[in-house]
Amino acid sequence: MIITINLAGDVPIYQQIRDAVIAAIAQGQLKPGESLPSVRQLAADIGINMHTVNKAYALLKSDGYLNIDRRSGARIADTLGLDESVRTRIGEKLDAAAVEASSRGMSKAEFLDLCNTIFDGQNQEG
Amino acid sequence: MIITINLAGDVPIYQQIRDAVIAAIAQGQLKPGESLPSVRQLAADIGINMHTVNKAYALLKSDGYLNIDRRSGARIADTLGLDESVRTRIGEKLDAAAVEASSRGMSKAEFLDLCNTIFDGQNQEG
Amino acid sequence: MIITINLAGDVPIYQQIRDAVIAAIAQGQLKPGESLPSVRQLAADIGINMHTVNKAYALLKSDGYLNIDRRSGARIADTLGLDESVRTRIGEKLDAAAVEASSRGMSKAEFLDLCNTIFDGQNQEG
Amino acid sequence: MIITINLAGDVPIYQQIRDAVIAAIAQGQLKPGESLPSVRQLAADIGINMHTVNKAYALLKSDGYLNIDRRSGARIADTLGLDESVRTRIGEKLDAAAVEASSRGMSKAEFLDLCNTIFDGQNQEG
DNA sequence: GTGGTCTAGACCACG
DNA sequence: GTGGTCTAGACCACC
Repeated sequence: MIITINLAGDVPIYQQIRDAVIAAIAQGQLKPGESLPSVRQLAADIGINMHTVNKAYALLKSDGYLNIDRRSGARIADTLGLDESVRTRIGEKLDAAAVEASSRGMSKAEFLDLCNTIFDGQNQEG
Repeated sequence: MIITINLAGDVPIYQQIRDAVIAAIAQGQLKPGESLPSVRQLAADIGINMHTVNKAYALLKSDGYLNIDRRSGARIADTLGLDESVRTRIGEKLDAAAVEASSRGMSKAEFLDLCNTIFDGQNQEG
Repeated sequence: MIITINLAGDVPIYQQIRDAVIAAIAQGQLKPGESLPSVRQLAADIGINMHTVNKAYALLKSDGYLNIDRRSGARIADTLGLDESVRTRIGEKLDAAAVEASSRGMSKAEFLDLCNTIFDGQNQEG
Repeated sequence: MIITINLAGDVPIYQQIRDAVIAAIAQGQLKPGESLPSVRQLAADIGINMHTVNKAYALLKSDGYLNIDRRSGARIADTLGLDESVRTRIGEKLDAAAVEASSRGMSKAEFLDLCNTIFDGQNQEG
């Protein structure tokens, strides 16, 4: 698993790691049950501190993406359910996009077309 | 214009103001050319620091939503076009939502349905 | 607010802080809306590292006990609801106690009597 | 005796084994004087390290649940008394639950009702 | 070996 | 001033 991090931007590193793992799951590069590198290993690979990776893993765990096991480290959760809290989180992100689109006069058709394209795209790129 | 701010949450206040203004535009409560309250006025109304409102207005200006004039204060821009940069910004927000949805196994149909509902919803609520 | 910490025991410090705050709420020493000392202040008072207090506050926040505000620091949440997740957490702790009691032959009457006494006790001591 | 272990959770495996044995005693599946599987046997059954089972057995012994004999292996103690130390241990667990309940505004009646239900429940399930 | 906890000290975003 | 983030390095619990 290769993760590229942008140290300069204002997105926290731990969040970039979180996003990268979720994206890898979405694209099928990481499958349920699969192992992730250990906290120290990934930190060394990226060239950052262990604690930063640790925080990213803790976030992913609390969001239900990861199981953390004392023996074998972190693994992708076996069941990635679509519970209410996840739906809410997704809805909030969509809402921000929809508001901005609408305020700029984007038509509903065009918005949905964009949604369509992007949903397809993130499933193949990378 | 009534803005309700959540002081406790994780979202910076200046960003909440920005989002509220954009939402008001999307819902037609604020129209192109219309005046916004002065920085001092709005800050007093909400009960926050003047600098915070200032930052929100600056953000809105750099995103093309506002024209700021030393004499007449802040006004909604006359033309709220759909430049490439706006499209990119919307696309990035959609992408984050789409990735999370896809990683959780949400089908494309369900995702688009959600997009549909939300686009309608934000145009009426408030 | 006075918190005494046991550095020697095997209970993590951040958890001791968490427990102490919850106990203070239960006993009415801390009321909804009341301010807590800043992360750095409390850390200095106890004589421990800032990050440890930070972790305790983050825990309390995620459990709904605290609101963290960039301006005024941490405050006890206004509404301490009794939602399902809280009930579950309490139930799990009770279960561990009930199992141990039952395995030792404690009668139901005696167990309930003990529950009764302890519920009263923690509301007054301190 | 069937024990199911959650490798992913936060609870140490040796403690899960300990809890499972105590629960089995409470439910009458294990009776005083009865033999437990050997350390090696149980470790192989669950698929974990022998040392982990060893630690669980040692814990149970120090809590008075087991007698460990080099010849006959581990057996449930003949007398599972309610010494003061056991009462204290139970009391501490109850206290943590009572504090959390009280801080959330749970009434005494509701708390006792919950205690009642749980005491009944753990004696039948499993 | 793994993750969990704690310390110490730095810089930044927010208000 | 507040909390948020990151770094560096240490010790411990678990397996």
